[in-house]
Amino acid sequence: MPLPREFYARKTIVVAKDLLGRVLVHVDFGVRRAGRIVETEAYVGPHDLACHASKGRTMRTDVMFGHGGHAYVYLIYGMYDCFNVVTEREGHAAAVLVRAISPIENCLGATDGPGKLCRALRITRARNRLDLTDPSSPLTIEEGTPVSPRRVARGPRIGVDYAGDWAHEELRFWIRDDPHVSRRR
DNA sequence: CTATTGATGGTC
DNA sequence: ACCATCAATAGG
Repeated sequence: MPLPREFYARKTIVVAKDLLGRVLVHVDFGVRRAGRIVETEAYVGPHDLACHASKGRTMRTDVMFGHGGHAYVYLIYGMYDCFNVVTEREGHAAAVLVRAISPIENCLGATDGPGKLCRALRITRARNRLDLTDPSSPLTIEEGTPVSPRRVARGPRIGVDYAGDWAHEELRFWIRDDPHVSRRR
């Protein structure tokens, strides 16, 4: 069963940590593809200069302003999709970027990066706005095995140097020593 | 090992 | 013009 709405309707940092060890599942034309989440980043709200919602409510960011538990999938650099889960309550625009998974089922190629994991699970913008808590959804997150807090490492987010002071905030979380994390530290 | 660059297209 | 990436390349 997918994780329930209440899982996502919490503080974004809490959700980002709690997503580690959970299982991202994509049913792609009847083929089940899945991986265990090993790295995430929190984008905590419109006041966070690295968060897309800081640009305001637009066609692209609209889904982030809705309630938690929906998919936010966008195209970056013209060739890669990035998968996020919307967090918190209606009106609080925030999300968690899933940056890496360890392959479980039918993954195509490498999974150690946000663009790579979408390619491996075949997640595209066609999945934007899907409800991750709906058992009939092709895109869900299953309970998996939560990670003990002592196994969780944290550091600055990747690729957000433009975000001023927010670039230094330690809002990236990963499972310590996991070989599928996108960068070591 | 680090640093740099090109690919590629939606967004605003 | 910018960009929450990646792969290939050049250099030490």
